[in-house]
Amino acid sequence: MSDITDIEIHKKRFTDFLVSKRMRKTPERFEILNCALNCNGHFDADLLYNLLEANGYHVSKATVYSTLELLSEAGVVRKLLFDTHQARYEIADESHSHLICTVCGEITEIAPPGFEVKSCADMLNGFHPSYISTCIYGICRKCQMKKKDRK
Amino acid sequence: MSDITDIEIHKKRFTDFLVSKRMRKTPERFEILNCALNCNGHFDADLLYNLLEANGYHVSKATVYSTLELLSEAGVVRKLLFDTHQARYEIADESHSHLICTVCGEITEIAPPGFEVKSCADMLNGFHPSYISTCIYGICRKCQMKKKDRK
DNA sequence: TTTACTGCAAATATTTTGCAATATC
DNA sequence: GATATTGCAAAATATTTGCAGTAAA
Repeated sequence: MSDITDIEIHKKRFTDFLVSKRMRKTPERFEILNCALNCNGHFDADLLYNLLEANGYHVSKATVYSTLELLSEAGVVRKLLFDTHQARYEIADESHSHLICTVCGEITEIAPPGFEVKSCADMLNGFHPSYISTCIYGICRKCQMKKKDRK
Repeated sequence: MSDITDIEIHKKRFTDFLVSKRMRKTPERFEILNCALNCNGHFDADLLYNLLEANGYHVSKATVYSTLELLSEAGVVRKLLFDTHQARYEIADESHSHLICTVCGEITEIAPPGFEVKSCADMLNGFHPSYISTCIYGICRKCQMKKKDRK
């Protein structure tokens, strides 16, 4: 979870990004960032929209989408694509890997694996990495157990 | 690229899968698999549909989608989600990582990094991994150079 | 002969876009 | 005051679904 200091860091990062791009610091943009920071773990555009509405703050969906795109560009959130039908996001705090169950779709986060970019630096051929996403697909414990029961 | 032996292995795997699920071995399903095997690298549902049409073989898009889902379940192809708007696929041959340029969207494959699942086996907590997808996001050489030119 | 599969078209759902009104700089 | 941004609704697009006809087993 993000503590108060982290929240300020993310806000500053977004502000700097907007300033550098000569874009406007609108209340909508910061309200959306705030809402994202209050979500533990993953969230999607629709969830943010509904949370904002629930808090009595109205923004259009188009604005939620465009702001998420900006936050993503600014490196404040990461866009994750687990399934075809919607993009999910997470605050770009610490890195971790995702365990994705191919049966029930459950997604769990685990601490980062011992993956070293340096170990393949020679293969990158001029590519400048900024973020590594590791997704481990398989069958979660619960689904594994259900499978056994059926036998 | 797949050689003749590989192709037979993939076909057998799909056949075995269909038999085990008591599903029918229709010509459409094998025509779609064939077409996928002839694509080097990535492909999507639309590309397969168009290739099939170009070869004078008609299948409906719904069938392409459902067959890709089956091939994915059978472990013959892997479903990759690089952008929101469409699923891409690849033959589940050898494992490799993807370099994804966040500027131009170009996707390059590189040999697998030294990632060891065993090294975090204790964190998997009953999760049975079957496939690991590593995506390295960053800026490719070409976009890096364009950036410099602009300065 | 049974019923799973296909094709087609309509439905669904997410994201994008155009434009007038508004608010930031 | 200039113009980037918002909201709204409509558009665009990928995927799914329902159903009747067809073909694999």
